[in-house]
Amino acid sequence: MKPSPSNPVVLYWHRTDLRLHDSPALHAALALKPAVFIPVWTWDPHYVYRARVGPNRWKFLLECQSDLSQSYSKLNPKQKLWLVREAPQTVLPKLWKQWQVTHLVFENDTDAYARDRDNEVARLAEDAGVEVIVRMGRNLFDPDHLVRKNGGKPTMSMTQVQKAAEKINNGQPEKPLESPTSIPDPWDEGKMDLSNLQQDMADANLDLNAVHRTTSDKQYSHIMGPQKNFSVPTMEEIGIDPSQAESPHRGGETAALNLLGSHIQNEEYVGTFEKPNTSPAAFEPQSTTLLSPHLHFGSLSVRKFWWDVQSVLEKRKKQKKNNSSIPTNIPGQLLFRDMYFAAQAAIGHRFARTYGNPVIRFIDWHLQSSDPQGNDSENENYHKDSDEAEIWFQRWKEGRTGFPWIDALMRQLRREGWIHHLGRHSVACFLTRGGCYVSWERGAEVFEELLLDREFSFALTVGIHNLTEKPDETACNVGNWMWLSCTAFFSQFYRCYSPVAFGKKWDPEGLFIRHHCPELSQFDKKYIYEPWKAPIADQKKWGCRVTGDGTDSVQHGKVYPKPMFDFDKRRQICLDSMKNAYDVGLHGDDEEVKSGAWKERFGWLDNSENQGKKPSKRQKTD
DNA sequence: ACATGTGTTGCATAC
DNA sequence: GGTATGCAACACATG
Repeated sequence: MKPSPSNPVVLYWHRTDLRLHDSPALHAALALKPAVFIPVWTWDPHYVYRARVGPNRWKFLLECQSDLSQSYSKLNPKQKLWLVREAPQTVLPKLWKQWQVTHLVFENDTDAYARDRDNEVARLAEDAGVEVIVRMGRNLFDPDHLVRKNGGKPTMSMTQVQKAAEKINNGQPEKPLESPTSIPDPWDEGKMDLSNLQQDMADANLDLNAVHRTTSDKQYSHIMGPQKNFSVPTMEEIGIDPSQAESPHRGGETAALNLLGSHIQNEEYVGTFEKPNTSPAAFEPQSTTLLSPHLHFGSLSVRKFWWDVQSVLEKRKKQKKNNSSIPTNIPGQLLFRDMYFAAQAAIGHRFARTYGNPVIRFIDWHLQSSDPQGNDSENENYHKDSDEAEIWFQRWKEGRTGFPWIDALMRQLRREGWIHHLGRHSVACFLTRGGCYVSWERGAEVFEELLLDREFSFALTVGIHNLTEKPDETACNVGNWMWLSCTAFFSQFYRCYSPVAFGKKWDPEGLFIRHHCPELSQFDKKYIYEPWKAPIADQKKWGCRVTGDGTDSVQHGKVYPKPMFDFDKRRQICLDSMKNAYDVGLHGDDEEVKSGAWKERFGWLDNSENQGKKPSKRQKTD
């Protein structure tokens, strides 16, 4: 067979679409009636080394890849997902040549990094005479389209999203497409072999994920993988001990569709779902759908989710049953996802950081990210302006703040890769405006590493040699952090979550705390949210002393740390500081922020640690 | 221009 | 135990 317009050789590039159902790009690829069809995944070493990815996230991704590969094999025993170990910018041109590719097809990705990457790939394809076909498939509505219908501006409120969506198709997303029932062959085995190719690699010394590896990363030993068969890597091959990935949440399209199906059967749940009325303390079973990781990895189509839910809502409507409504119902949750995507699509790289970000309020946080222009010391990605705040941040990250509600949530995050939305509110508020006064960027990085469902991001800007750029953290994760820290999207900073009262409202017995902080399991419910108040005699009786900062190894029996600060005092300091920062009224793209002159406006002296402590009254400037 | 109502999800207190 | 309020008060949408 000779490749030609009538015999197309189609390379399908899977990225954020690890599924066969409802993929407009895959549909377009198969509509070409390929003589040869090769679905690939490019394991970009720059991403592997530079994106923060914890063990649970790796495992979930591998499960998605395995499931997709098996689905291809079921439709055509000669087929699978062909995994290539190299950056797309270098390996795709080699593949086009080797496999005589006529068409490259992929799903559109409006993330800032992805845009740069895809523009570069499209340029290379044009040079090579390969036709590129791109389709929107990741969102309810094309984020760029939403932005255009929002007057070219980032979508900063739900009202704006709804109005823009109304102008696209009366607010109706496209209906989902069926999975293909047959898949064409790849080349025969000999032609698929890439043994003659040189592998371009990244510098493994820049591996941010080395901390998670127990052995060396072996998956890059060959461009076709360690087995030289394009296989999905094992956890062992990427150097991570599988016992470190304890999450009960399973990846893959099959798992996603099963989970969606089981929720859809529960019509009462789907019809009456109201996010603020779902418990952040519920476990076994959890109170929300757990489908967000599948949206994140593309193992579930958001339009399939939307329309399956709509069918339930319509049925209930006919039965004269009450449904909950936007924004608290399930479709509302999906629209928030599109809101963050479209906001990022309008703003680009600046959306994921403070410096230069036009939509973000500037707050004088502790531990702010270093200026990307390099005004700070070069080896730190954030400014350690306060030893105290750095300690608070580490204790928060490791789940040893001494506030059981916060610690239980942070331990759940690390262990399971997922916490309930309101739990995320609690820990995010606590780290930023309602406790530590630490920059939201620090929290977003921790979530990026540990959450299964923060939206996909890649490590570098265009040009695979530029490894100094801060990784993008992308839309939903950074958007929610801005929301909770009251720097964008939301501003009512006087609504402050208590690490004691909020959890108690949902779980007065403290079952959630007992589950994730087992050293406290015997405490009476009177003290479970405030164990430092329990009398010493009771602490002894219940087998756990409240002492130290959580770093002490086992003393005499079990210990739980003392609270790292007086919350009520910190709350007042944070409120005053937020008020002051709002009065100063700077935004991320103001010249004073970029130049560092903001320090003067906030009354900072060199080397002072007074922010978040003694706010000075400032006059409004405009 | 300006006032008014609303905004995915606060807390403590009072009845 | 639900519901209203003060807290000290922002940003957006709409008339």
